[in-house]
Amino acid sequence: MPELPEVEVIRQDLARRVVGRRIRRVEITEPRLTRRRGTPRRVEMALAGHSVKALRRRGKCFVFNLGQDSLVIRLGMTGQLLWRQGDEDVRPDRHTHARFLFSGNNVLAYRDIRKFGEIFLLPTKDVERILSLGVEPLEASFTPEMLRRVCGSSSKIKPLLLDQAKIAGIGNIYADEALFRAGIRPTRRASSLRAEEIRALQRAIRAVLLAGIRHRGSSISDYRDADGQPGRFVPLHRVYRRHGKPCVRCGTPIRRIILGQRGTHFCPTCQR
DNA sequence: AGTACGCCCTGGCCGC
DNA sequence: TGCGGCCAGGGCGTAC
Repeated sequence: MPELPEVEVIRQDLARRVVGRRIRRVEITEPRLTRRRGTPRRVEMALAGHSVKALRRRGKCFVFNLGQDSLVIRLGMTGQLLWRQGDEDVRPDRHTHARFLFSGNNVLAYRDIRKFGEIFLLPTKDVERILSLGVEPLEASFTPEMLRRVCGSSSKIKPLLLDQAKIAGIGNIYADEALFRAGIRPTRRASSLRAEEIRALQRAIRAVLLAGIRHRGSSISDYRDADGQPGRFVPLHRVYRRHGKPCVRCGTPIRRIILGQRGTHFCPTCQR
């Protein structure tokens, strides 16, 4: 499940390969991919011939800047972006739903087993407005004060962390891991957090996202980097999917509950 | 506004 | 071996 760190790792892998390269041709073979906007044919035609000026990340989205238009790719739960050298010529399997053929005979393949991901085009000037995502947690603007403002809500803190319109890029894994590091129970009302808890959570969010990037992501199920390699962060998870196992800090068995329809993991002793 | 639920989709796993 | 049922959850739509 690609969240901010996984998307960032892939972005870094791809940026040095696609920026400045021209998209020769695009093949989209799964109509669901473009359901949000346009059709496969229209996206294919609009992309062909354009060069990638920049590749950035916004929350969990890739944004390929092509000039007038930008190509947005969201990986959903099981999406993968795989870079293939021309001479490898890997046959696309039944889960490869799009291929971007670049100058220099290289291919960027989009695979997605569950087809929750999407590909669409936006006018570059409208990307921010239409994606309407919250603050980037790794940017300087994500201060304790900013988090305090986000927390002015009666909702529980964990579902709030997952709200992409408030903070962009945090998913189920990193939400649980950040709350553990901050010593905060996922069921706490956001508005009940004290100033020092807000500060701890702001630090924990940044720390856990940076650690995720440093270890090249969490390969829970299908996550792979642009070269098909899994990340190494899972063994460093402290609570996510560790229910029943002893807390790394105090030994209390990690508990699992459902919160906002999501599996939620925490230490009942360390998180208050 | 918050919260709950169903849906999209597939593969993995469990019990029988 | 095989099949039904359940689970994983990102994001969206709908209902209360």
